[in-house]
Amino acid sequence: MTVSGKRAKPPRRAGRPSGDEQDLRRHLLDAALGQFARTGIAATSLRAIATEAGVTPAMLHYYFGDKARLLHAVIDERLLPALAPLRAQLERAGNDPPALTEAFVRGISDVVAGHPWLPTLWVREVLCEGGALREVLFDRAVPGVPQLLAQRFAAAQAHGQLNPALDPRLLVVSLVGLTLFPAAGAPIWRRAFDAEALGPEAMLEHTLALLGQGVGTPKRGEPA
Amino acid sequence: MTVSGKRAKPPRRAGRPSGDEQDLRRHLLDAALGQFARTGIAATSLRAIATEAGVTPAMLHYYFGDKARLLHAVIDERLLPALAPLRAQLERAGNDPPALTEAFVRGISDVVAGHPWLPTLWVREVLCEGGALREVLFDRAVPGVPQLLAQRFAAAQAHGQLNPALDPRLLVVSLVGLTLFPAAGAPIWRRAFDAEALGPEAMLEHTLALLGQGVGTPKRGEPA
DNA sequence: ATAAATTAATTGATCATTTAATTATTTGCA
DNA sequence: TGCAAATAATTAAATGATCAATTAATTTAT
Repeated sequence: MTVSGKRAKPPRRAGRPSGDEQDLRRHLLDAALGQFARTGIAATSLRAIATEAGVTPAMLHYYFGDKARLLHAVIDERLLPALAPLRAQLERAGNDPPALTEAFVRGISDVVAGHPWLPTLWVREVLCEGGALREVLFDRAVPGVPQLLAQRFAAAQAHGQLNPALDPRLLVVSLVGLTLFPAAGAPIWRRAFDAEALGPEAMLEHTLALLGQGVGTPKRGEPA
Repeated sequence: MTVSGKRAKPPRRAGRPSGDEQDLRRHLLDAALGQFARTGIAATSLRAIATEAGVTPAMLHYYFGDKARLLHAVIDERLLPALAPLRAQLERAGNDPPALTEAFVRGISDVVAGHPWLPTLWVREVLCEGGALREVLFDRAVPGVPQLLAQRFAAAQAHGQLNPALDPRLLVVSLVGLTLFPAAGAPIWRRAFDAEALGPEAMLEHTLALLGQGVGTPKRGEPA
């Protein structure tokens, strides 16, 4: 492909830039985010990102090094900043479980309204074992919430109510999925919440009950 | 990797089996389903499936031809049969929208109770544009439901309530996600349904409202 | 002021690796 | 032996990653 004009920006010719070095970098970041959100991280090749951005694959290496660092740049400069308002809301909620749950449900609804690609990416990627985004979404996306849920999870597990093989951090996925899947607006859970049909405690209870049978995937033995 | 012993079945040496030719085929099918459900279809290599099954990749070619046909075998012999009870329930509901919706919500809850890997696979794969399972899940998994929703979608669209760029078939994903995400048991929507807090019509309305802002992913221009 | 040198940005081609897919060969049982 | 089952070895395509060469903006020297 030549330097023909399907790129968004005016054809940047080679040479030292006039001061907007970071502009193309942001463009590449957005192209990567779009491709990741649309077709999944594992399924997107650097070539696909480069083609969408109207550059050669080598540019991605020039700006980001390798695919892992490109992904981390997307995480640090797109995903986590998008979640920043939610984290602030969680911060204000402190350590009170009901307040934290309420902050999560309300906050994520608001965040997603401005970033409709977020839940699709979140839900899809955290559901892939060994996925590159998994740990980030577990530990850095909404700090505090997984730990809170893990405590309650442990308690429920002690009473033999839960599948022992279940990762408690997946509880957050359940909250995301139930709260705003797949897009935005006024999700049913949020509505029920607002209508006092369910309080924060009840929502946690329901989530735990939901996962009582485990987020099962067939194992080695005799699955189906 | 050699044929060392992390396999589930006893080491099958070469040679004619004692009559269980289809046994290994089913074993491979289950291994493929498990890997697909656990790490995603696009991210799983035939090597991973073969390793999990304790055979060489050539066996997959021997029994299924190529990856696409292996996937179709998984669909036809695992995914769609798992959904058969749900389809029967939809059949009985006829063409009445509320009855169809109720049958869908109740039926899929029951189906997933016996196949906990189903919603994870469904939700993750249908969320990948260009994913191999997308059309199957759209058109063959729950025939009739997407069409029903598409009609209501068109009506809502005519009133300017919905994002024109939205694929109406994604409404089913919303139903799946809201009904039983991520696993099984007594999902909150089902509970609300049983408690008469929400009728079938209200559920449809909520789903439409949910999707009002679109399942957006960033496009070429200036996304973030 | 103009030309040369410098430096950053970008390209096209290419490397090694991995993957899917195929072929050839061996194994064991009837 | 004959034949199906399974493996090992092979091929072709795609992917991530790298490289030398090219281009032009900026700086430096004259």
